[in-house]
This record gives sequence, structure tokens and C-alpha cells, in this order.
Amino acid sequence: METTGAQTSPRASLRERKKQRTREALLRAALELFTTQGYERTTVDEIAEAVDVSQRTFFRYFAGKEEVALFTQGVAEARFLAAVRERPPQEAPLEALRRAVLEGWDTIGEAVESVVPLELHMRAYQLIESTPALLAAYLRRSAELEEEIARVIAEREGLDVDVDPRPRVAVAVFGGVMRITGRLWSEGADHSIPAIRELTTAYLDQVGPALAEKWRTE
Amino acid sequence: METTGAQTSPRASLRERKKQRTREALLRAALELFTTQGYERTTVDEIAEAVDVSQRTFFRYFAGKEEVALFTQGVAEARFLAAVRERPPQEAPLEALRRAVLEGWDTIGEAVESVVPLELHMRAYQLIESTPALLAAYLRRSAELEEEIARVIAEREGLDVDVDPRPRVAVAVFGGVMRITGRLWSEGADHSIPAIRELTTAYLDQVGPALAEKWRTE
DNA sequence: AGGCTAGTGACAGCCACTGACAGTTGACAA
DNA sequence: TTGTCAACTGTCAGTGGCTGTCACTAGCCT
Repeated sequence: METTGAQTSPRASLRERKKQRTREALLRAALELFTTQGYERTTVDEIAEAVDVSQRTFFRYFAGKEEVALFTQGVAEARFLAAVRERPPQEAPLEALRRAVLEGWDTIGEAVESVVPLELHMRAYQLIESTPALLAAYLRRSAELEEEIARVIAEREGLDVDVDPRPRVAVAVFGGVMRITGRLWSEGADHSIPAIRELTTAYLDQVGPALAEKWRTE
Repeated sequence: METTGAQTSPRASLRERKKQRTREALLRAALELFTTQGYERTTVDEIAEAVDVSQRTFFRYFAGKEEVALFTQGVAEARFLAAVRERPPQEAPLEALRRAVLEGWDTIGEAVESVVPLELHMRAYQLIESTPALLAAYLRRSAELEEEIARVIAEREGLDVDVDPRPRVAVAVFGGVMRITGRLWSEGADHSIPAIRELTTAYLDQVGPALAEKWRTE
């Protein structure tokens, strides 16, 4: 029909583009509804209606309510995983993880922004932290991600994750700290990128002290 | 009717005893069905039918399927939390946590056994680890437990959990390691108490090495 | 133009969970 | 005892997430 004009995606059949649009419309509508009226108080029918498709179609694009709510998280996680893989192999494991987060945040932001407004993603994250059902699903996925990262770390160091406990332990420590900072950030007032960056460094720097024998020797 | 014979609970009204029996019957039936035919493939109606009560009654005793499945975990967690509180205050935080787990396992076993056979509890744990929906719920509860423990640790050390990051970090590190060992234990072949004890010490001992700069200096 | 197939809507049905109401059964005092 | 009250339970109806099925439409390809 049209020329091969540079749309959002240059090469893609009409069919493909329509699917893409429907998916994004559903995603945006869902997040918008979730963050304004709450996750539980939003029905799948509402979301479908907002995009003017049948409920059945919604379930053809997303496995369920949870999946939509966590979708942008998935994008961010994938980007983070890639950032870890891109770290130079001579860096120590925890160093690599630390830099992957700190330096990756901007590219993560971009990756998210290409799907939904970053601001919506941020609101979604706060929603997850404050909605038990979503937090549960999020934590489970994080556990899977940690296992993957542990394998990446093990490979970097030429280790077998089932023989040497250190990769999993290191990742677990790192993941634990990330959970804390994520929660505090979502509860706090400053929801900016620099804010989370500061929190992250501050808490990561406390791992050593926290493991020290005597805390009172300040 | 009978004399005041030493039943399971000496002092409790008939009504109370009946409730207790129904609750335990539901719990046992649920776990038995879950572990034999799977969590998802077991309906609430089946559980209720097995105990010969209405579905409605099931929901008066438990908030949902998840809650039954995680019930014995809750018992174990409560016991662990108590064990932490009982540690002498001069012990270093991580030391206290470590001993609470290692030395507490037997009393945890007893606490569980007073509700359902320990073997059923073990099977339930494996079920949780292998059922996404249950694992998600379990992880969320674990996160809550960690926050509580962090407060206990902070109090031991006379700290404010919102000022000093170390309590939360220490607990997160510990919790992360416990997750790993729990998973490996459930996946492994030896499901005995000594087995998990060994795993725990082995992995806890790897926290230091995992944080070291250079891993290859073995 | 016409056949092929991916994508969709409409419908029926399962299951977890909830509110409302009525019936039953221990608890407790007269 | 007996009567009253409150706790507990069953039944029924309804909501919402999710799935299977099937007929239909619309983009694709020759």
C-alpha cells in the first residue's frame, strides 16, 4: 500500500505491524489502568475494552494479568543480563555486576522507553512493590534471573556452577542487595535514576562491613 | 462424656477441639493430595470432599490454596525466628543467624511434627520448589521474614534499620545463601537433616571467598 | 482473483474465591 | 433441663481469571 516509509519498524509486514500495535496498546492500557486504579481492581475485560479487542485476544498476547504488569521489568532485566555479558572478563565478578547495573541504567532506560514511556515503567515498578501478588511473581522471576547470571559469572571464571559454590553465592549476595535498594527506592520520595544509583553504591559498599565480626567497632 | 483424659490438647472446649481437628484434617488432606497428584491438578473441592466439609468451610480455615500449601513452612519460619531471638546477644549477627539455623533444625522439626508428619512437610517443601506459583508466594513471604529478622538484628546491635544499612544487608546475604541451599537440597537426592546442615555450612563458608577480588588465586 | 492461514470474536466451561442467608450445634445462664 | 445466644457450617449465587473450540475475517502469496 504505502511506500516503504521509515515507520517505527522499517521492515515488517502489515500483519506484523498490526500485532505489534495491538500488543503495545494492550500493554500501555494495562499499565495505565493498573497504576491508576490498582492491579486487583482492574479486570482483564476492562483492559481489552480499552483497546477494543475481545478478552480472548488479550490472552493471546499475554499469558495473564501478571505477565503484562511485569513486562517492562522483563525488558529491563534482559538489558541488564546483556550488560553483564558485555563486561570485560578481567573484572572481578562482583565488580562486573556492580558496573553492569550502575553504567547500564541509562541504556536500560532507553530499552524500556522504546516500548512504553519510562515514567510509566517507574510507576509500574512501584505498583509491583506494593502489590503482594505482583511482588511474588517478580521475586520468582528474579530468582530465575539470578540463576542465569550465576551461570554467566561461572563461565567468565571458567567454573562449573554445580561444583564451585562461589558464583551462585556471589550473585545471591548481589541480588539481595539489589532487592533492598529497589524496595527502598520505590518507598522513598526521589524516584530518579541518580537516586537509585546512589542507593545502590551505598548499600553495595556495606556488604563488607555487614559481614564483619564486630559491628560496634565503628 | 469422657473423663478429662489427656488428649492432644488437655484444655480446650469441644468446639475448639473440633475446629482444630477440621483444620488439621484439611491441612493433611491438602498436602497429601498436592504432593501426590500435584498442586494445580488438585481442586479445593477435592480437598473439602476428602475431609467431608463444604468448599466454603475450607475457605473459612485457609485464605486459599496457597496458604494451605505453605502452612508448615510458616510453622518452620516462626520457629526459626524465635531461635534467632533466643541467640545470646554477644554473638555477631551472622554468627547468630548461622547458629539459629544449624542448631534450630531439630526443634523446627519437632514444631512441624506436632502438626503434620515431618516427611509430609519435606515433600511439601519440594513441591513448593517445583511449583512456580508456590515458589513465588514462598519467596514473597521469605522477603517479609527477612525484614523482620533484620529488625531483630538491628535491635540486638542497638541500631535503627532505617539509618544503618548493615542489618538488612547482612540478612539479605544470609537469606540469599539459604535460598540456594534450600533449592539444592530439594533437588538433590539426600533429603535428610544432616544433608541440609552440611550444605548450609559449606555455602555459608563460601561467602567470604565469593566476595574476594580474585577468584583464580586458588 | 482466489486459495491459504494467521489472527480474531463469540461462546461455553472450569476453577478459585466471596457475599449473603439460613440452618445447626456447642456454650452458658436461668 | 431448658432456652437463648453466638459460633460454625452448608447452600446458593455471582465475579473474575483463564482455556478450548469453532466459525469468520483479513492479510498474504501465487
